[in-house]
Amino acid sequence: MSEGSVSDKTVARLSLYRRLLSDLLNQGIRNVYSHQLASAAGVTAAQVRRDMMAVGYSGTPVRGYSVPDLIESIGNLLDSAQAQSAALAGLGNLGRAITAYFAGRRPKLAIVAAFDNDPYKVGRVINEVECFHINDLGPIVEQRNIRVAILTVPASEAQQVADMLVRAGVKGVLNFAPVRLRVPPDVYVENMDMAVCLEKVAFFARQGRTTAEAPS
Amino acid sequence: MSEGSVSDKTVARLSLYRRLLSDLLNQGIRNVYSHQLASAAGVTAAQVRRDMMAVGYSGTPVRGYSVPDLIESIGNLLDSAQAQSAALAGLGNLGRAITAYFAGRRPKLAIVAAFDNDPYKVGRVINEVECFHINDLGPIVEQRNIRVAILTVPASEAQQVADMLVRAGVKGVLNFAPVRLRVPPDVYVENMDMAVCLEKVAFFARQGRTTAEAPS
DNA sequence: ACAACATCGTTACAGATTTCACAATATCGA
DNA sequence: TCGATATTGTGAAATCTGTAACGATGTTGT
Repeated sequence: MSEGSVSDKTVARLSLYRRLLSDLLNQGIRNVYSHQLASAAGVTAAQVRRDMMAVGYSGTPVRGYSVPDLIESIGNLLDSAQAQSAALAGLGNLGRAITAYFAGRRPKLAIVAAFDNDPYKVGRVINEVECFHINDLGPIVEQRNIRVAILTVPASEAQQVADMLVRAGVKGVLNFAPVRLRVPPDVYVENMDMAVCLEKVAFFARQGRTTAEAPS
Repeated sequence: MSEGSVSDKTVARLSLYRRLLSDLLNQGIRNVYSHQLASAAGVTAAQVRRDMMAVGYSGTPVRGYSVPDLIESIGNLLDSAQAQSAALAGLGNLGRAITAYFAGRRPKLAIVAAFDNDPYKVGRVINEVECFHINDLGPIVEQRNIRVAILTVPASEAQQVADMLVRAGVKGVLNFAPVRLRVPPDVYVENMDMAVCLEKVAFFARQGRTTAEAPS
C-alpha cells in the first residue's frame, strides 16, 4: 500500500522477484542476498536493493533478505487486499494456452470467466474456467466485479470487445491482439505484441546486440 | 542498414509503425502526418519524428510522409537483405497459436520449422510449418541456417531446449517460458512474461494509473 | 568483548529516453 | 509570383531509469 508512484518497470521486476523467491522457497532456501536474486533475475544487485526501497522491506547485513518475509512484503505491495478476478475474452489456441498457464497459480488473481462466440464452448469448463457466450460478457463482468481482462480475440474484433469490457467496468486490459486499443484514460492497457517482439529479436539477433533486458 | 545503435524501444516502435502504415496503405491512404501516425500508435508526434531520424527517411512539410516510401525505408532498417528464418520449439496451445498468428504474414521473417517431443505431431504440417522431433533440432537448425527461435516449451524444459538452440547457432530467442534463460552474451533474449504482465495490469488497474505505454 | 567482514540502504551521479520549441521549408491559393 | 500556413527536422531541456559509491550495521569467530 502507500506509495502511489511505483514505476512500471519496478512493478514488473517485483513480480519477477516474487516468482523467483517462490522457487527458492520451494527448494528450502530461506535467505537470499541481493546479488543472488539479481543474478537470477538478470539485473544488477544495486537494482534489486533499489527496488526493495519501493517495497519498504529491509534485509539485514550479512544475512541478506528473508525469503518468506520478502515474498509477503512484495505481496503487500502488488496484491490487492481482497482477491482480484480476471476475465478472458477469446478462447482460441492462445486463450486456452493462457487459461492453462494461470490455472491455480495465484489465488489472489485468478481467471474466473471466459468468453467466446463459439456456442460449442459455451457452458463448458476449460482449465477450471467457466465459459460464457460473449453476449453475456457485460452482465457477468459487472456482477462479479471484474476489473481485469485478457483480450485474445482476433484483431478484427478486439476494439469492439474492449469497448464491451470497458463499459462493464474493466480498468486494466492485457491485450494480445495486434491492434492499439482506444480506451478511456483511466483504463490501463498493456500490449503483448508478438509480431513486434519477434521483429525485435530478429533485428538484434542479426546485429549481435548483447544481453537481454527488463521483463515485459 | 548503417546505424549500429538503434535503441530497443525505437526498433519496437518502428515495427509497430510499419504495421500501422500497411493498414493505412490497404485503406488507400498514401500520405500521413507525424501526428496521425502518433495517434494511431499511442505516442507523441515528436516521438514519431525522432524515430524517423533513426530510419533516415525524410518527409516533406505540408504533405507529411509518403506511406509506401516510409514502409520501404523502415523495412530497409528492420529487415535483413536475405529472408530470415525462425524456428519454434514447443507445439502446445501456445505454439500453435503463434504459428497461426505468423502464417504467411512476413515473407522476410517466417517460421519454417517447429519442434516437439510428441511423436504424433512429428511429420505433420501445422499452419504451413513442418513439424520435427525435438531430437532433430540441432541438425535442422544448423542446415537451414536458422538464427531466430521462439520458445514455447514448458518451463521445466526451457533451459535445456535453449541450450540446444544456442548450440545450433541461434542468436535471438523470443522466450515465452516463465524462466530466465542463461545464454552466452552474444545471444539476444526477449522475454514475453505473461504472468508478470498480468500482475502489472492488475496492479495499475487497481491504482487507476492512466494511459498505456510503449510496445513490447 | 571486540575486531573483521560482507552486506544493506541511500544518496549522488550518469546515461538513456522523451518532450519541447523553433527555424526551415514545401505547398496551396490568390 | 508571392504570402500564408501547417508541417518537418533537430538542438536543447527535462524527465525517467539504472549504476556506482560509501557510511551504517548485524554477524561471526576468537
